[in-house]
Amino acid sequence: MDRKLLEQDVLTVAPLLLGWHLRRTFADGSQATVRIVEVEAYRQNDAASHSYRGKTPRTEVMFGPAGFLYVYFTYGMHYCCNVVTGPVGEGAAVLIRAVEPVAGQEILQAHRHMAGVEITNGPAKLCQALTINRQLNGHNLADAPLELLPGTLQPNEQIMTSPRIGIKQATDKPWRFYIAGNPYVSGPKNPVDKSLS
DNA sequence: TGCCTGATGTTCT
DNA sequence: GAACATCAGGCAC
Repeated sequence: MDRKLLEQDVLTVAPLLLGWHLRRTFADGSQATVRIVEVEAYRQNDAASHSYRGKTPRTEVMFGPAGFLYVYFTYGMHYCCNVVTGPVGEGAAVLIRAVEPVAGQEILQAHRHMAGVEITNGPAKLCQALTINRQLNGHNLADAPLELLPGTLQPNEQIMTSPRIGIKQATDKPWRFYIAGNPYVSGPKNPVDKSLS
């Protein structure tokens, strides 16, 4: 994992993370690897961001060094995970919205009690599949049991942007990034989507 | 097929 | 006390 890369502005880092891998080592030693296909950027001066109102016990991790995991609990039943970006003291992070299984797919299916794209095509779904919970909040993504590994896009893959999903604030900002055409991408592929290229 | 709503608990005002 | 970066089941069409 290249921490210097992640210390850049969150809007620079978010599209870069598409195509990267997450390798999860479970308690029994088994492993699963997934590929990031959809993210959203959240920065401090952004009304939709948890860090907008400054540092709190919950958001403390977002203000820490880049390359750490920020896990939060929402709607009473779901976890979502973010990769902290930017310099120390700045509350910015990239929300991982969807991933594509690369290895250990049967483990992910077992965790989700189902098969198909539904196992990881949403922020809370992928957390359930990878068993990401509050215990991993503040985890260093350079180390097991959850590692962030650099990856690349295929030559035929294109990055698209759109407004973010599921928020009530700052909905005008096109800070959602995803790989066009990937079946694991969640949410609408609507006409406001724009190609980055 | 697509919309609507209930479940559920942490966080902040 | 209300809002909340969600999901999945149920129901109407």
